[in-house]
Amino acid sequence: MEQDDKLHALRHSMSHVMAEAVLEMFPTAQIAVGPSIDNGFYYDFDLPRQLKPEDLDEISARMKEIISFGKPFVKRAVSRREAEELFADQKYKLELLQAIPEDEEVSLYTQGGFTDLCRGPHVESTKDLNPQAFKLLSIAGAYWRGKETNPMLTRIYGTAWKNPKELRLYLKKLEDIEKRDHRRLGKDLDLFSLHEEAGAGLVYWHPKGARIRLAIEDFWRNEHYANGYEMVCSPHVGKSWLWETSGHLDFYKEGMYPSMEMDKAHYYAKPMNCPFHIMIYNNSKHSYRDLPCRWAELGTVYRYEKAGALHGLMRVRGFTQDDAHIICTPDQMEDEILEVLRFSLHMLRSFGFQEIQAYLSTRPVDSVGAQLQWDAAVESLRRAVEHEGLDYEVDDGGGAFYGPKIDLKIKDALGREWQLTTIQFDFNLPQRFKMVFVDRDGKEKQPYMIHRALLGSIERFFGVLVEHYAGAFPPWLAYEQVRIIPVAEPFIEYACKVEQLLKQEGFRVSADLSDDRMNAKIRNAQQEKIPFMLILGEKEEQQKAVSVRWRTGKQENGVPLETFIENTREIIENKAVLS
RNA sequence: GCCCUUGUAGCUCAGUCGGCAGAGCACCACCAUGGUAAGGUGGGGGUCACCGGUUCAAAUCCGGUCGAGGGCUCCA
Repeated sequence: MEQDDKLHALRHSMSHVMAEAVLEMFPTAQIAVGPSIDNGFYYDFDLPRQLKPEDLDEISARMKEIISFGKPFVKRAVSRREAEELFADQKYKLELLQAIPEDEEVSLYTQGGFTDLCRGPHVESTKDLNPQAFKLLSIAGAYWRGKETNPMLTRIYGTAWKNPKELRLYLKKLEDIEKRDHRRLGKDLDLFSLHEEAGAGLVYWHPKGARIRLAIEDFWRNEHYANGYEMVCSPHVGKSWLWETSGHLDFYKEGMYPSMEMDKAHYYAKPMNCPFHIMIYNNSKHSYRDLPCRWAELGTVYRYEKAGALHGLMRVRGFTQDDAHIICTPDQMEDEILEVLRFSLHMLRSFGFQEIQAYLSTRPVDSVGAQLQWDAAVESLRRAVEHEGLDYEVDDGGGAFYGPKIDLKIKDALGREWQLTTIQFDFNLPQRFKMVFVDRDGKEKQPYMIHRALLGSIERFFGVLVEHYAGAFPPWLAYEQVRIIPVAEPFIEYACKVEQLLKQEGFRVSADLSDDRMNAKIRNAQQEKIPFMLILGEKEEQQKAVSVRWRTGKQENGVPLETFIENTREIIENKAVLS
């Protein structure tokens, strides 16, 4: 904790040093804000000209010089009037000054020739900064105070660390992130593509990507059936009546694809599956004996996302939610929440994610539903996370207007957090669609409704998996599990025999019968990140055996074919990750 | 949507001062090929994103448009 604070002060100080360097270069520049952030810092400027990447070199050089002077950071509390005079020609600082509450102290920090309005804290002197442990990374645009209607400022991002070694490690991590980028691996491994000319943000799954996706979906369906769910399938479009009733046209229209007109009615591509599932529910009367209904669907939805927000598979305009709606009586709510959380964790862990953090979001100011309902729902969510022994944070007032929620975030192989699961109460739709069940007293009552997506969207989840495994999928997910490589032409027949047998046994397998040399075939399979290669020659054919080269480099020669089948099947069934 | 960067072969990229469009990989053909990460030779492949301007001459300089990447913003 103390270490974190130190690093925070160091980075924040670094941003002041950068501002000093920039002001040296552009004395008329307007300075805005320059906080420390994860891994580094930034500062926003209003500059007389555009920055070029080469400018970063000059700014860096000046920063190193400033650091070398060893000037102390001096704090000074001042009156508002004094500060106003000091920043008379710095309009952003004046605006910040006005935003400081009356009863709060106004403080300045000065190092060398640069003084900034700042709450601190800072390191004692620029001597505490290491000129070899920072790097300016990028230039970006950012709105003043993050508001679209405000002027666009120039933001310079930098990273800073205690020592050059930590900087090197961080830069290496950045390289690693780049290597794992799902867009790059998606292209290299021929998994999927996007085609702007055919529609931005819409994903094309190639045969190899589709194999992996279907392996995910098969598992998903089987687990749902095994855990008390039913599958439903619903249309992709619905008439305006549906979206008026759900409220989407009132509250979410700008997030929807525009309407299509047919037979004098307006149809909309679905941004959510819930109204359709409710239509199925409302199709017949339900007794309390029928509940809970747990209905799941891999439902593809379409949402308008701003062009600049689109990003590979992570942010798209058409995606498949692994959606489900649980409709239950108030009595059943507690058990259902416990169960859906347990099931979520089981699913996430099956895909190899062990570190999971929960976020509980409670009632916002503008919201629907009775306070008693909210309280009961929040408490059951809280009890569920505590029952599972999860670490959780509470986001007070962070829930949707229609109900509280739990989100689960996982950490990937590089320690990055991704939100996958969301479990949300809905006090809004049951009312809007007049959902009822007949209770044991013969009276119609309103059921509880819970939305949940475990993996989130299949597209995004797939992107996360690609980056988590760096494209080297565990065998149960790999598009090709086994590649057969005969050492030379005379063994093609045996290779084909083994291929046929493994296919019959249900493995995803192919034999490389091209006229490449064996070395080239191994290299290709290795680059395609196929988990197992079977090298077949005279010895293997005579013994009805295979020599197994693992993707990891492990080698097992002369393994009887049945033994390989047995072992590999176990690896696949256990969802083992090859390390 | 806005700001910055960027756009040359399927992919990764070179192309100097404005002077005939290039390489590696991939693809195709032929030859070679018996043991754990690239065998050899040859070939096909381009409206240099698009539109306009300057010039004897534009991938290259200028203006615009479109796309992509990085940010910002938004996320029922």
